[in-house]
Amino acid sequence: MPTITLPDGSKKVYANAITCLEIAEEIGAGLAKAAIAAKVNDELIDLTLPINHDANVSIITSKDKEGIGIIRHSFAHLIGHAVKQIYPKAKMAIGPIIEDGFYYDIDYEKPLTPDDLKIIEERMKELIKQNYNVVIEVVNKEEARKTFEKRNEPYKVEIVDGIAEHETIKIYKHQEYTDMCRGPHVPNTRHLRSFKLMKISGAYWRGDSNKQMLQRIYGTAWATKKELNEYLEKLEEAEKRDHRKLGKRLSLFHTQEESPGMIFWHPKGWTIYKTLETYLTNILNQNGYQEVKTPQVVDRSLWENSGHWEKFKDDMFTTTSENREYAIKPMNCPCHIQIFNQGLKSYRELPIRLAEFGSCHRNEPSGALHGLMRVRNFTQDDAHIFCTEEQIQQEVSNFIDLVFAVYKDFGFNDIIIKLSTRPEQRVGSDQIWDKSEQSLADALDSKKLNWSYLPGEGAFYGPKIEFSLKDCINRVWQCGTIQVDFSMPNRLKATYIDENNDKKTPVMLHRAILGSFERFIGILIEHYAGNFPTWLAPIQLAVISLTDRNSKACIEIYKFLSANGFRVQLDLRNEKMGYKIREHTLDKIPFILIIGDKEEATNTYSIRTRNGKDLGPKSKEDLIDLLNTSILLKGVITDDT
RNA sequence: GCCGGUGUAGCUCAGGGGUAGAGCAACUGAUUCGUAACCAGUAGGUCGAUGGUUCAAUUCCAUUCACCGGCACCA
Repeated sequence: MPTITLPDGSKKVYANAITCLEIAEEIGAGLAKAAIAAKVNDELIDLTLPINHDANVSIITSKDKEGIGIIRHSFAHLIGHAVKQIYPKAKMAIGPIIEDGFYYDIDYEKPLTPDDLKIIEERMKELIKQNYNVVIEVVNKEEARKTFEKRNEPYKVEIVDGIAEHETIKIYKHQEYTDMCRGPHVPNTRHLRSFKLMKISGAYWRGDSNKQMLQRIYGTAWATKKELNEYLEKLEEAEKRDHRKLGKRLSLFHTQEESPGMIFWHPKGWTIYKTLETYLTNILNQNGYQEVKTPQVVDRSLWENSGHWEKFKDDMFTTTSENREYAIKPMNCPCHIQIFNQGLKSYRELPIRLAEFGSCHRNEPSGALHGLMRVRNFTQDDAHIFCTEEQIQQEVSNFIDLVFAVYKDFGFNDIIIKLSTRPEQRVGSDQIWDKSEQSLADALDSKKLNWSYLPGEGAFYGPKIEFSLKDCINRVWQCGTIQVDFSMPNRLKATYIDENNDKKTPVMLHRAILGSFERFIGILIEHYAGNFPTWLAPIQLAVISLTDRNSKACIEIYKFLSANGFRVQLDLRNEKMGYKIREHTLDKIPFILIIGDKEEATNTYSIRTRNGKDLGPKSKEDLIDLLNTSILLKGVITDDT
């Protein structure tokens, strides 16, 4: 006699086991029609599975946040249904949900093309129209195995083999197509409406590059057509922000075939870069860092001693001279230890914080390269803190504050924090790793921050906290980091004298705030959609003349502003004002200054923002005030900028 | 690195076994203009690279490089 408690607190008692669909029907025909699945004691289950115990039950529809996940999952099965009809030889692997959609990995002898994608999508639409019921069957492992063996689905069989003996397996039947899933799934395809197959790509079976490469079909699905369209529009908008497109349009940088993964910075892009560098130099000076500079090319032996050679030799650029083999440095830390090692260090000097805007080269796999985000030559805002074990937590804590302060200056709020723990291939004892991981976790907790573990993703020498930002299409890029390293100082024989006159090995903290200048600028371009705040804008103000009569006055204010450190562009071309305004607006220059006869007569300057706002005539003092105020705001965007 | 796609003028893109096309930009001329595009004219390309098939290749085939989308990798 199950007693069912509904979300409003009302209770219903049933003589026999009951399904959630039946419960929904009792509540109302409308709800039954809209029902996708049910939540029974916080567990999502299928509508048509019987409940024979007391439970809290709520009905899930597409309006619930769980509902769309279920719909997407069912869409994955629908891909299977369509694909097997069109390509019977295809073998289905896995079809999970992801952010905004779903995918299915398929093994098929021929490469699927964008045309195939259209065909599959059309077939899916036809199947949906049939409004067929999705039928569940609960079976044991052996039955599941037989089912998929008979269907000649080796990947499904492999998955079944990985499931524990006693567990039951749910089989979902989409007419003649059979799939397997934890569920729940929609009871009928009429719940599957607003979707689009997005792209096709390769993906390794079980994410292992030694295993078979499968073909992955990506799709997106939403509860309503409106949401689908909004999502597609959002993607289109995001595409316009792509830093590679804007980088070209605004002439910030370029890349070319002869140096893949390396950036040619143009004057405008370099202005942004240098502005960031100056800003960070000040931050470092204010926070107890000392700036250093170390060699680009370093003998192989140092990388062997540091442990990099063994793990990364294929990923380093190397060069030889007079029978010596060198590596172009892929990171700065071994060099910083060389500086630390010069002269005897006392515990009284610790912590020592050595910073370098170090240009590093890493031979990244060609397929990984991506605009400014993933490059082979990058400059880190790198620093290494040499300290005692006791100082770790305070240093980490100070660093976290610093990262948040810096990110705030750029207007970033959505910062993802992860703690990456020991990887399989690593140096150092488990005891050391326990200690390192704990000290990072404690520092994060002491700040009451939201963070999560990334098991096994640490560096080979120590665990790390990663601060990541999202690009315009929600791809996550790591920027800041702080890493505890108990190993490398020892390997490279760094020591200090402690208070008992004993030689000790310092702990080293690797840390970066922006990560690499390249990546950070890439994220900034997308974050601002090219509309750089005034302090970063390559050109802060364009001076335009209305007619040739006004040239002299334009030159005068241009010279004055330039002399006072503002980045100004002069435009005396014999063109219509509207034409010039349009051009500078498209160049995303924050302010346009216009001088015509009217302004000359009143000794003023008309100012217009790139957002089309006319700030009206300004005196010279007001103009300077306007620029300075805007610059001081840094990343805080206002209506005027 | 792996799977798939793409590569034509400065940019965005069309085309296609036999003199290579558009818009914007550029250049020249005219215009002196009031808050997002004045008008007229001119010039511009080893069709990513290499090799092959062919009477003939930018087009077809192969190889290769780069880029794009994923996957794998990311000290």
